[in-house]
Amino acid sequence: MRKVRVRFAPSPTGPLHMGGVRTALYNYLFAKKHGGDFLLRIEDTDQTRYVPGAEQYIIDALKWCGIEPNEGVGYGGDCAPYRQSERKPMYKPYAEQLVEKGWAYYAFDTSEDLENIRKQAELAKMPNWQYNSISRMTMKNSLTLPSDEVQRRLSAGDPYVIRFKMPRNEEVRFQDLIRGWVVFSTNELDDKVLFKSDGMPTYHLANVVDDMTMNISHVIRGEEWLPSAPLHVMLYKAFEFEAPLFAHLPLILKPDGNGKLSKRDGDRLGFPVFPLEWTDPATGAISSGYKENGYFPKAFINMLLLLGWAPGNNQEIFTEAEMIEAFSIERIGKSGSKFDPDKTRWFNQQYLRNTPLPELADLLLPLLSEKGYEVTHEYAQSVAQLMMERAVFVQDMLEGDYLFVAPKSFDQEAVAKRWKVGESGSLMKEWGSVLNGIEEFTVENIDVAFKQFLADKGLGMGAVMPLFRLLLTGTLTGPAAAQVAALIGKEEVIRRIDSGIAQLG
RNA sequence: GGCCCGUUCGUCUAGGGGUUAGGACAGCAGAUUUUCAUUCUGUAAACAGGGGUUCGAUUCCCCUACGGGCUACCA
Repeated sequence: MRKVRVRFAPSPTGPLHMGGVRTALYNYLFAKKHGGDFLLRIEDTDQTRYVPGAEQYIIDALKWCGIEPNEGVGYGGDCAPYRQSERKPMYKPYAEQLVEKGWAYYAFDTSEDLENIRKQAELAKMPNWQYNSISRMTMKNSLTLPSDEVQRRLSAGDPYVIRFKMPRNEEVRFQDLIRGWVVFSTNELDDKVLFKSDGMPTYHLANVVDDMTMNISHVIRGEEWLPSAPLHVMLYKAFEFEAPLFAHLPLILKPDGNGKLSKRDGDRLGFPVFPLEWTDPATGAISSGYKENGYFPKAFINMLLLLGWAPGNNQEIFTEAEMIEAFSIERIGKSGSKFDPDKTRWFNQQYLRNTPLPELADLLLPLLSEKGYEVTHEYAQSVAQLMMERAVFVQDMLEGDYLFVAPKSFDQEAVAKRWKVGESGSLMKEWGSVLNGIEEFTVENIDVAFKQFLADKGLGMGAVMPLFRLLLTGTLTGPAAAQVAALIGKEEVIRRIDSGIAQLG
């Protein structure tokens, strides 16, 4: 068996969306699992669709996800360059080689010619005109034109393309690693352009030439490529080169309705479709990213792993090592998967809970200074400990400001419901002096004092606790009041009680 | 339209000729919690339809329906 070498080969036509990330992930895991190579190749043969910044975005996004290539654009390697625009001179000889072997031919029909023919065919209720084994004999190409005419045009510099000469009445079959045998008849395939009149190869040629010269063993790519796989198989045959094994991944579908997940769905349904935030250089429109929304890259990747692949047991949370160990192409599903934003949140929650306190504190600190709160690392850890159970994202732990500053206002509804002017104030005043008498201001001691206080007053918890909480935090929800109190410290607690009473009466 | 691919709870999926068709997310209901959240327990929820093959089909085959992809000098 060939050494495993796989590639992720996006076009820099925009930001990489999560479907692309999943494709990259599966390639990466497959390579790691088999001790192979994972390369990043940039397929920028269409100059008209080039988007500035997209390539860097792809590299950055993969890096953030932790699925880094060990070869390719931005990483170097023996097969450099990895950007197809930089490999431009390589392709023409391959195309010409195919012409010499009789697998391809020059065609001089202009885009306008073809457009007209398609239009006419449509009018004649033949909606799907193809440049193929039949129609090519009526077109302007090196098969129909006298050879001196072809030579004349070529040396005169007339624009031309090179088309693949798809044979007639043949069956192309190949074994897809996910779908099993897939069969196409060459009669349904057209004479695809391999080499464009602008001197660039098309995707098909460049892709095959690069996969050959980079010694790619397995092509793992999206299902949208399945229809062109037979052409690629034919190209390998024409080049007399061992074709890689193919695996065509099912698509990621939009959560509602039908169709594949698109850029617009994110804005429409309120979740990111891109790993990183992206600003469209042409329009300035911003598309949100998982990173900026507060997702852990590992949670994002873990979610993607399970979107179309299942381990066979019920494991859902995977470390990278476990992913690599468990992954196999055979266990990739055949049908498209609807993306589920809720489940994605759930993954993040799981990862948040599994993050050690010091790390959470590290993440919290910058968010805090953004809000103008400078606290110690130790304090941030305590905040994390108190809040992590009720958070999905790191930023959720900062929802209330009351762990850092006295409440500026009080929940009006809560006040109306719980606070009795005069009565509540004097009760809290008494409770305040009890608290003031506590030597070691710990959760346990506060609890003990509180129970004693209730007993002395002959009151139930519900009559006192909400008032205390209200003065402390301004709301009636959140972690246990005693825990908040212990965290912010006795002096601050007393201060808040006093100022709260002063405000509420 | 043509070609190709697909179809198990609402969603992601496990399973596979004889199963109480399993798990997770979301939902619902209880319990715990001073509150919210968490947690726990429980509950509802699926083999697209029709033909075969077979003692038996959700599982294998065919057809239909539905869904998706492709159908450019785009990738």
